[in-house]
Amino acid sequence: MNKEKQMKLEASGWKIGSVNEFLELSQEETEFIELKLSLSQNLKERRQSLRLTQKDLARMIHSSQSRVAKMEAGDPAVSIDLLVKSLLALKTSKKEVAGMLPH
Amino acid sequence: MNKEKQMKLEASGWKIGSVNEFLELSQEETEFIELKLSLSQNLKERRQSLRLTQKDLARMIHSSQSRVAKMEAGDPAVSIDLLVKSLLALKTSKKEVAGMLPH
DNA sequence: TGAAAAAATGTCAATTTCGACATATATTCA
DNA sequence: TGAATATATGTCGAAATTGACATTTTTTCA
Repeated sequence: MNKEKQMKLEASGWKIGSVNEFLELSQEETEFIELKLSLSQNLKERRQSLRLTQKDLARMIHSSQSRVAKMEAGDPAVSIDLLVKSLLALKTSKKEVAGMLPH
Repeated sequence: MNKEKQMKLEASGWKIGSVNEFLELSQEETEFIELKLSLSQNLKERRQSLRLTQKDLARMIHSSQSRVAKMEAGDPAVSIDLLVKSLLALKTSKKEVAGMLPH
């Protein structure tokens, strides 16, 4: 990134500093993890409130009970894509999903 | 699904034709695709408004220019995970992300 | 104009995520 | 209780996604 571009970013409130880069990254990673955990927890609550077993949900999304368990456990090796597909399978509305986004 | 929306999806590489003409995409599948396209479009707008090149963003998320291009093009072979990581790298707020969710 | 920068497109080996399976542990409830 | 049901955990080859690279096409702007 050149000097001119860096100045433009900093003028609009960005921090591009050297040490800061490391901190920014970990902050993004933290936010990313928190988002996944929020989706996981909401998925579990939603499934349970619908009185569905993990096996039931697994069938609905053409997956397996073990993968649903891992989703709900917040396993790092589960994508947001699969979490979203699961929530959509449970007819989660746009408004509900919006409410799941962490601060 | 109306014709216009279908043409948008097909233009981005999503397979809506032939087989799905009678094996219609399920509502969930359609919603999933539309979500990804919405995130793609918003990412591109956000990057451009920040006057960043695709190469700039690629560096910020430790990826490559070509992958950023594919993200913004709504390529089906790009995960929501990567789109979200990119949006987080651009400091997209919870409120802004919520606004990206399709109806 | 046209050269430089930016973006788009295609490919590929490496990595990640996948469904499936086996099995252990936990919960339910007659 | 204890058997049936539900959930958690670990593993594996297959499939999907990745960053990187090469190249082409488009856009920018002097």
